[in-house]
Amino acid sequence: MGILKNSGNRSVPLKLGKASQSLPIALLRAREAVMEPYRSMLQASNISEQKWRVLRVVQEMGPVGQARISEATCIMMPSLTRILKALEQDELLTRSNDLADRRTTLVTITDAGNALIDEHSQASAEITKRLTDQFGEDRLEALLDLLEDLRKLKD
Amino acid sequence: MGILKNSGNRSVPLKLGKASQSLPIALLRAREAVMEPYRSMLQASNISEQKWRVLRVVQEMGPVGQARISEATCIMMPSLTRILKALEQDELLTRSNDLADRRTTLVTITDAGNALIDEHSQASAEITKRLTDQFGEDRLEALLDLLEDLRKLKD
DNA sequence: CATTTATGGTTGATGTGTTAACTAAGTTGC
DNA sequence: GCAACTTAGTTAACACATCAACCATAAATG
Repeated sequence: MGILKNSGNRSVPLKLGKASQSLPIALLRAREAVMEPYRSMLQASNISEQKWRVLRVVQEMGPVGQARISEATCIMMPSLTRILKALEQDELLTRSNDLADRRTTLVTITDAGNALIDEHSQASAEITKRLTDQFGEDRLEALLDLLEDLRKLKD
Repeated sequence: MGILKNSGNRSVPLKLGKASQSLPIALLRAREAVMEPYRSMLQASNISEQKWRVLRVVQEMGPVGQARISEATCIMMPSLTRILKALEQDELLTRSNDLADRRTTLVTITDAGNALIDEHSQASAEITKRLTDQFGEDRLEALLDLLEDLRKLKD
């Protein structure tokens, strides 16, 4: 083994960073761990995590303007514009004009879009179930509560 | 409301979504809320969240190879390469060759880099303190534990 | 009404995330 | 010693995030 190198005798017990860095990074890593199975499931259909979120929200909310999609999916409007363009080209959804407010474009899911969701809904449910079982439903609840409270600090 | 269109009579009461989407999104929103004050503090110096993480890790770990930085910051090697290039141009850190292992490039923080961290360390500590106070130290601990357990599910 | 102001959405520029393909330098096994 | 991994790092290509500037339409205000 390296004898000279090893960066060895540095005592690096400093914890100064800890608090400020560990929470954001813990959130990052946790999200990564949670998403990973969904991501690998979806990549079979060449669907990104973001596109998946958009599709499901559009399915749930019916014909809906982009601002509401943006809010529900946590995707900013500029990104959303581009993602919707791609999804429209793949014919997974369509855009039409809202007659009542000509600023908004209503987004609607297509049959192909519904089909794609159906294709994955079972696998998705299984991943969710495994997560819930492994982690524990009560702890999941507790975690969601804490996360929601954290989010509300912004106000 | 739209009468003709609406892809309407699909019975879409499936609630499958809730659980599978809410945790990832909750993690996203929570992270957003936590980072926001740090981000706005740093943008005074034109430093991104990622560059900040890198600088602090390099300061803490001393001359260190990029692989370890990548691990510690949760930034992938390709991104890291670019970020380090930028930080080097701003003369916040330097790169040199590791004599013991000529594959690795050792990254070291400069005086300017240390100065920049010092500039923000107080404000950063205050943000952290405010967060801890508002949220509660015990709950923060609990949250970190839950997040760590979540991350470990990947194994 | 006419002017302002707010809202829904797009576009451009720049930085990061992510995968894959690649080089260079170490390590292992034979 | 040499071929077959493995590890450290870079590059290219594409998707997404973010900010700022912008257009069109609505709503509010005078």
